[in-house]
Amino acid sequence: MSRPSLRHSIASGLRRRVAAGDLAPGERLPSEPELAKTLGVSRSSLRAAIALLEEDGLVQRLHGSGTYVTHRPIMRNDLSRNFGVSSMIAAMALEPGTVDERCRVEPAPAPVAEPLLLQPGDPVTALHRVRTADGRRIVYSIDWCRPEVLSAEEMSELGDGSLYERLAHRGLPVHHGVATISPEMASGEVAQRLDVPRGALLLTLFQVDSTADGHVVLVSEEHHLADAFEVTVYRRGPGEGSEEA
Amino acid sequence: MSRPSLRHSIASGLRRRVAAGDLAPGERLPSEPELAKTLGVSRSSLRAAIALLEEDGLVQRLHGSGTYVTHRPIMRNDLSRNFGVSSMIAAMALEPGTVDERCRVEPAPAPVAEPLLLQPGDPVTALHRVRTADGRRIVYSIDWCRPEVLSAEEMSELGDGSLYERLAHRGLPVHHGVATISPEMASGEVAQRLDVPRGALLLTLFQVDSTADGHVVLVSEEHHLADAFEVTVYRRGPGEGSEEA
DNA sequence: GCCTCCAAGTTGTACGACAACTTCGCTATG
DNA sequence: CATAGCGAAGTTGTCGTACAACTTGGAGGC
Repeated sequence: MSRPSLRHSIASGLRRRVAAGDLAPGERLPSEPELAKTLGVSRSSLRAAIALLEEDGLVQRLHGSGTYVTHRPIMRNDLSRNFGVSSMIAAMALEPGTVDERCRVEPAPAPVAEPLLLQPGDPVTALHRVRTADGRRIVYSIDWCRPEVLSAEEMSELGDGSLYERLAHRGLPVHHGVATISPEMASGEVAQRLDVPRGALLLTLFQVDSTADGHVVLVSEEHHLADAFEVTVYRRGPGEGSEEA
Repeated sequence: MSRPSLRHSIASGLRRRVAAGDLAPGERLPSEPELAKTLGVSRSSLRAAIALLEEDGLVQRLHGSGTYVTHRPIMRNDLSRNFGVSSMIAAMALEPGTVDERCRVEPAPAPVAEPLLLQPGDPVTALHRVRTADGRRIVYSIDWCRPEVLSAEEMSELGDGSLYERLAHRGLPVHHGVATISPEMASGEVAQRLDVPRGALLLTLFQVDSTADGHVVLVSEEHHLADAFEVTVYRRGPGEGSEEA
């Protein structure tokens, strides 16, 4: 919200240059002292910025040799980042829209109640939406919140503003989410809303979004038409991190 | 292979401490100067290590306040990392196995030929396997390679060693992969191999693995039984990175 | 032609200093 | 007594310099 720390600014700038092709894949970056001087920052900060890019897999550092731009694939829809459905649709150069929006307070289903630290049946705010791309119904989504976090009115009057922005403005920025992916065949209700025959193939994301301090602020379920968009994940190579002994 | 750079060693150590609960979620880490002194490293290297953890979402830094351990969810199967199917099965405390292994040279299907920079129909090494968990057939996988990279014999004689290890030993370590996820209904062949009725629900991963310099070394297709395991993805953000203007 | 070795260049680590920011207790003030 | 304001202490962020570890390429000798 407040301070884009210097290293993040530098990293953004470099990301832009990579994306724009100013720094081509395989190319070697200028040496750190030189680049730091060019950008007018210290080498320490530049190194911190490059470390961010390296973690993202955009560049690779070779001790004694240089820093090289990785041949990074162009991905259609990377699930590693937490964007809204509208952004995904817009990224495909289609016009995002919303129909059949319904917002009300409902009793929480068990799988939703648990992460929100509620009892099954407790009241939660639920937002049902059908998202369209160029008018075609492609995603049926449901978002659940604790009533103290977002009331039914607040949820319905958000227009095309993202839920994430709304939560951030209330001081509850989403830090990360965990999505469970499963295949599904359209049941009666979902099929009707998406206007597809019963039994049509869907890809379903059940997602739990939390703040940095671990408070779950949003639970959502997205039923995607199988051929709506290609869902992809960037998977970092084996090795380097997270495994124990 | 050769040098686990100091900051990565430090990061691994911290990761272990977090995983072991030595550093509890929400807890503040010792201050950087103090921790650096304790670990016997410079503050620079420690900061670089912490930067890695922060990018991974394990900790969060607050300027002027401290560094705090994030409340990180325990994930069953995180697609963000590139592990083999055997590891996923073992992680669920089940006994991984392989049946119906068949390895031969085949003409490349078009979707496989393209990323491998071949013409459709060109010969490729293909490894078909049915993976089992406690004897139950849950994944049917196919791996494709260029014949110069791995011959049919090399592929079949790898026992339970991972393909990734084999490639790494040949000087072609996998740096990252891109997986496309889609729902699927079991066709005749797949249904037969997995011993499920035709039309059973599957989750299919089509994955392209590359080295750091962008050379595609492996293409694979994994057909997972829908209820085999929960496939999850850790999703960062939104905010912080990758978007353009 | 080939091998060895050296020098230059690059990233990795270390140390010290100061700036920016947060936190919390103390104090002055109403 | 309650409250707003101040300030000191502690923490992360940035800077600068120096040197170590490593790679690369070319000069020189064989």
